[in-house]
Amino acid sequence: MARFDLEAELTSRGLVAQQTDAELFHRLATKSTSVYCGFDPTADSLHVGNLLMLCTLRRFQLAGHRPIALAGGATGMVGDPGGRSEERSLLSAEQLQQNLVGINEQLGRFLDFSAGAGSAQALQLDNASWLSPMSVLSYLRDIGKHFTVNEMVAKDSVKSRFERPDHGISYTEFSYMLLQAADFLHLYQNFDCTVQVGGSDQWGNITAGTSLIRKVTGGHAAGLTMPLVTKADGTKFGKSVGGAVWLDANKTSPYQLYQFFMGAEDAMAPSYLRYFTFLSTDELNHLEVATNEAPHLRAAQRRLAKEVTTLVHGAEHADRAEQASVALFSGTVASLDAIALRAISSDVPTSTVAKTSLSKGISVLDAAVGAGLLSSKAEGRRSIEQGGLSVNDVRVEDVDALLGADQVRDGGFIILRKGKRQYHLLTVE
RNA sequence: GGGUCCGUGUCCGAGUGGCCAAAGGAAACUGGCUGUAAACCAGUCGGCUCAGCCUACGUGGGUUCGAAUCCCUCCGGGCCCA
Repeated sequence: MARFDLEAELTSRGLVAQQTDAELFHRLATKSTSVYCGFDPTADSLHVGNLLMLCTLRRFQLAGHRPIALAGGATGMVGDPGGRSEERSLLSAEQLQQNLVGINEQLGRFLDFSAGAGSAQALQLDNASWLSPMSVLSYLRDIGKHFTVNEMVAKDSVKSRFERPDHGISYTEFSYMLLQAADFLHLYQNFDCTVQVGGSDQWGNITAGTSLIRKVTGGHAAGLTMPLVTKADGTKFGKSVGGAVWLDANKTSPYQLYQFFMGAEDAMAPSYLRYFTFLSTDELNHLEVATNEAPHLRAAQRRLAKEVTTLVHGAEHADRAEQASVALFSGTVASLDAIALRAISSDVPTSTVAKTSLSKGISVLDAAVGAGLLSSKAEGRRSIEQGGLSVNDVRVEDVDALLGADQVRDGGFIILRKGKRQYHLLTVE
């Protein structure tokens, strides 16, 4: 893999929020090391909120370092107190195992796990393999002895929980940072891992690790955090219609992922491009200028959506998602021919409706609810009353409107749309 | 173990016997303006066979003509004391 200037790569993209020491990049430039990042295994798929760290590990690998993805089977059973106002529920061991399998597959799209990567070959590790065998006594003596409660209480992630008088923090979650510190120590000693990266909310946990390493081994390890990704108004990034945006095609289709990034705000699109793509500085600057000068063309969003979808799902799916988007949003859907419809049907949410029920006349409401486009008929009635539901781009005026055979388009499709951009294809069988 | 307080819709949070499908805020959805943007304005925001009915204020009982509101059980949580 080609080496490149990691410091320039990260700083120019605005990816460095905090770092433990000034010489970090100098060392990284002169000597290969291992770098690790933890991933929360609370679901069986990663989501767009993990994208930044996935890209960051990839950048390290491109620079010749070995990325270690730690999907914490052990810490996942404990739960990080950071970022939550209340105690989280614990995962069962079986659920956790299932989640780790799902995450494993997705990591492979960003990191090179093949032997061909040489010393930069990526690793996925499960901290249960070293934390589970650790006895309580050794935990207390070898890890806990190096921390004072005073400093632990001072960490932001813990402090914020103290500020809510009606909620507490369990000892379990309080201990989380020690487990994460133990992870870092283990990786330092066994995998030559001298750097941990994470979101800026991980700062306290990361520095707990670097200080443990110093105290136990006398050695030096560093931490690096990335800025928190937000939307233009400062709110949480990564939510969309129907909740989280997943990297698993079964949970969020390539089309939906594409659409998520297509809808990025002008103000954020250039930043997202820097964060989530591997475009050159020239291209990034060019797209930023293009967005400023002609925002309505959405050049940055188009490129962002295409790049990320390609990265996550591959070029073929990305092309299809792009084509589907162009087809659905260019002028009228009515202009689409059967071939175009069939092409997009695999990515746009699709469901089937029986020909017989259609000939009898099925209500638009029932069809849309059955298709999952609407969560209830009440919601559908509201949508229709507010003019938010259309069939083949024709606004539905009547709550009791029926779908009929005459609305089936060439190729056997009926196109439902809720609002401006939620499309659903009904295929007739 | 003792004391005390609390558990309300997606979230936060009012409500302390009827006027409660439950204030207010946030999130979300739809419409309008635009550009599949933001901001802004307007409407919506439990379900249904929709002028009515059903379900819902942690769980299960009870009191009452009537309970989110009162009593008891249990479950979950906070704080203080030991």
